[in-house]
Amino acid sequence: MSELSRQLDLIHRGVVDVIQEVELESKLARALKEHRPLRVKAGFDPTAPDLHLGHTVLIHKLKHFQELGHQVIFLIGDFTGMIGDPTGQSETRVALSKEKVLENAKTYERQIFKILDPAKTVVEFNSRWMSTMTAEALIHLSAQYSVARMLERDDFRKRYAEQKPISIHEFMYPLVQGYDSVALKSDVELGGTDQKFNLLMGRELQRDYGQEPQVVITMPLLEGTDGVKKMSKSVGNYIALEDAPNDMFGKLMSISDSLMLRYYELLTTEDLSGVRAAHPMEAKQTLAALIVNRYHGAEAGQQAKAVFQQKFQEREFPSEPDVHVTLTLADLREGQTISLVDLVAKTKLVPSKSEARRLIIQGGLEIDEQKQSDANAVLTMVTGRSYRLKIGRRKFALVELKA
RNA sequence: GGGCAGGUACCCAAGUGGCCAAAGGGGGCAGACUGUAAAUCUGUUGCCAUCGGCUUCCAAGGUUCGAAUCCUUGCCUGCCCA
Repeated sequence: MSELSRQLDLIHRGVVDVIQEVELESKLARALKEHRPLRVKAGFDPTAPDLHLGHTVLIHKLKHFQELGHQVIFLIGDFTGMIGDPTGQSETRVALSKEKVLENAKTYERQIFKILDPAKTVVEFNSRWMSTMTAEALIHLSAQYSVARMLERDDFRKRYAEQKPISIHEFMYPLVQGYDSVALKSDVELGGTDQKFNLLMGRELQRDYGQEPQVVITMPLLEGTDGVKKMSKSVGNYIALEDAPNDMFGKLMSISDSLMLRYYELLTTEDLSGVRAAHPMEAKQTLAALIVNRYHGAEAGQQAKAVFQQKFQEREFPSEPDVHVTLTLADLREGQTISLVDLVAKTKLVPSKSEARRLIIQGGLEIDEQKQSDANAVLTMVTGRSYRLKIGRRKFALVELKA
């Protein structure tokens, strides 16, 4: 197999679209002939300080290019982050402060190197060229595209049709992202399928600025833990790379069986027919362990699995509860009793006393393995003894009374 | 600049003077069940509390015995006309 087709093979693995295929081939061929690596760009919005599994689909594709000897440019959209990507949004996103954006960007930089080789990765910030752009240049840039074409975008069109607000600056987002490709002279840009419009904008603008247009490669979007919406921090359906091993394991165990297959498909190299044949729960545990291993090491993976089994399958009190609470005599009524509602509230594992009361009435409280469903009951506490509270399905607290 | 329609709890959305802490759906939480924190079913979902009380329906004022509901002003959003 020729080097060219070997490269094309790896590049195509798992992708949705390549625009344009022939351009990719000719760029690659030229790169090989002239020993000049392709400049491969992917942009990330620093709205979320935690990289999550959804991002890794794209980062692994960058990794492929890196392995093939190309120049990977990890672009942190610190400038565009202040706008907020309107893609798929049904309303204007709240602008982030400059400080917040920079803080988030730092976290990004740290996390990508769990996958990419830092020595071979260029990290860029688009504020480098955008924050010094003159108003004239910005006007020139915005003159390259029309409002009617902007409104062709599904998200904008819907918002417009539903009489929801669209602010002018949201139109700047795709323009700036496209301009990033001009500034970086990128040969290839990677993005999720939802980014297609923004990615294509890069091609348009590169032509307008007299450059050869980049090839656009889109990757599938990973659904979040709800199995419906794409994984994102703002929806809260994400599994972050830096989630604690136990949390990561637990979140992976909570996904639906069908979503599990999707995760296998996009996040692992496992054989899918084998997964389908396996027992769903065991397959899910394998997946969870696989991913925890990847980001936290094999030992953490084993331990997370053990904790999960103890906590949820055998429903035992975990060796490490969520909180330790130490009460003193001053917390007790007449130095000896406390109402169950107050006791649960003291753990701070429920947002209010009303919530604690409801939970008790619904049978969600166990003290030392005994269900307590009387919301008006009081507990007589003994100094030095510790009490094991199970609050709801997944919260555990150890409460102790100190003299 | 003029005309019109809107702003309700985490989200969507009903409610147009008392029966409204506010229908319904989504989401969340809990219970049952299970193969798991999957699926399904049931309950629950402002705060504090024993009856009961307290603070909410964009904001500030006002009318009224009584307002999410009426009036005034302001802020925000959309549409139409210029």
